[in-house]
Amino acid sequence: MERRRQARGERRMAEILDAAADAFAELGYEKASTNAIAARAGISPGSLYQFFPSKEAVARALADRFVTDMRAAHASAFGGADVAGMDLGELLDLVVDPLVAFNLANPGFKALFARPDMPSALAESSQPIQAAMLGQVESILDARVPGLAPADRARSARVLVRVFQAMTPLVAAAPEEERPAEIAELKRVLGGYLTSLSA
Amino acid sequence: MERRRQARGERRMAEILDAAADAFAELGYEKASTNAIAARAGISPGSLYQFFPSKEAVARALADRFVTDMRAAHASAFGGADVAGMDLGELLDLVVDPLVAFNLANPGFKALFARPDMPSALAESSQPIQAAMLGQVESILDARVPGLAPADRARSARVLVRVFQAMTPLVAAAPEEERPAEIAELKRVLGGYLTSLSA
DNA sequence: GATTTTTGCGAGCAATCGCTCGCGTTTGAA
DNA sequence: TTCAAACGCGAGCGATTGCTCGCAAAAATC
Repeated sequence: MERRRQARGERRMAEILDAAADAFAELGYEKASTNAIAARAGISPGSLYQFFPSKEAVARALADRFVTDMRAAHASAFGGADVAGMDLGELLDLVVDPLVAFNLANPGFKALFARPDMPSALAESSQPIQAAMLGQVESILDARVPGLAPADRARSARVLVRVFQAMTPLVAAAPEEERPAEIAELKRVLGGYLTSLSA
Repeated sequence: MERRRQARGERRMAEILDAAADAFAELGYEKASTNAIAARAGISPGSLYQFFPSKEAVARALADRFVTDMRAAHASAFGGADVAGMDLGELLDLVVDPLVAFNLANPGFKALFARPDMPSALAESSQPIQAAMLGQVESILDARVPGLAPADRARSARVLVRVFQAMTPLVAAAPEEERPAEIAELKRVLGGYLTSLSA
């Protein structure tokens, strides 16, 4: 049932997603009304529904865009590095810095993915990226802490991802000059946990 | 403007808070409508408003009750222990276990305090307990990591509290038989960070 | 027993939500 | 140039929200 889009329409869709990202970041998912999103995009409510059948579809499309961008940013920073033989500090810099930068550059990201009350379809959208991240963290764990049982490795990966997600808002909320210190603490938490696992 | 309450009324108020805790835990703050809370308490919407002037007042009263209970649970477990001379594992058990138990026993707690979109008046209610917890964590830090500058100590306390808050839902979501392992990971994260601070 | 206050009800109000509909304008293909 | 399809509008629908109001039963006070 794909609809034929004009170039103008594709542009509008991108603008709507930009507006939705703004609104979600500022108001949260529930309080960001479709009328408000449309107003931020400079269009009428009816026009929004010409491109997306529902608010949830807008969120899903935005989530997909975030996932794509995130994967690109992460892959480009990760490009075939020697995870096993690397200094722990170097590894943390390599992994954490681009992810933090992505989160800072896309304030709407966590509003979509970190909410406990999101519609189930959104959780489906976020599942691939979550699984991909967990997988990558598990492969790092495999290289750095070889003796780990699979169940323990999966649990530790969940812990690491969770801690990262929890600390990111702290970094984002800190004033500009405090950010390096907050990022250092984030790396200290992750590094401390990793060394504790190896012991 | 205090209103005279009968014993029956006081009981009703407690029942309403119980119902609100249930509803907030299950549906989240926004989706827990006042009519739903009243229905769970077995009363009519009008009756609810005889005891609380607004939904926010219900949440504030519930938050106050949580704060009181939490403080009691925490103080009783903390009763004048030798924080400085203690083994790190012992210290973590002493501090973490009662807090985890409280969070598991009160599922509505995090629904009220962990939401980024709560009304500002609720944030005021949660501020005393947050400040108290941060203060206690800072005093522990003072004893265990003496060389820390005040700003760093405050930052580290924020990190520790944040990590705890982030891990608790992981513990709560885990199946019963996995909980000890999840709690062990929580302690490992906190312990790893603390030892990394001392180094 | 008489009176006031508290407790209790549930229909329904005003506001807001996601979303639709009717109709006009612009665009691209023929 | 024609015409169907895509784009665009904004009033407003049906549902839901937090909350009110008029009125009745129960309890406390006299």
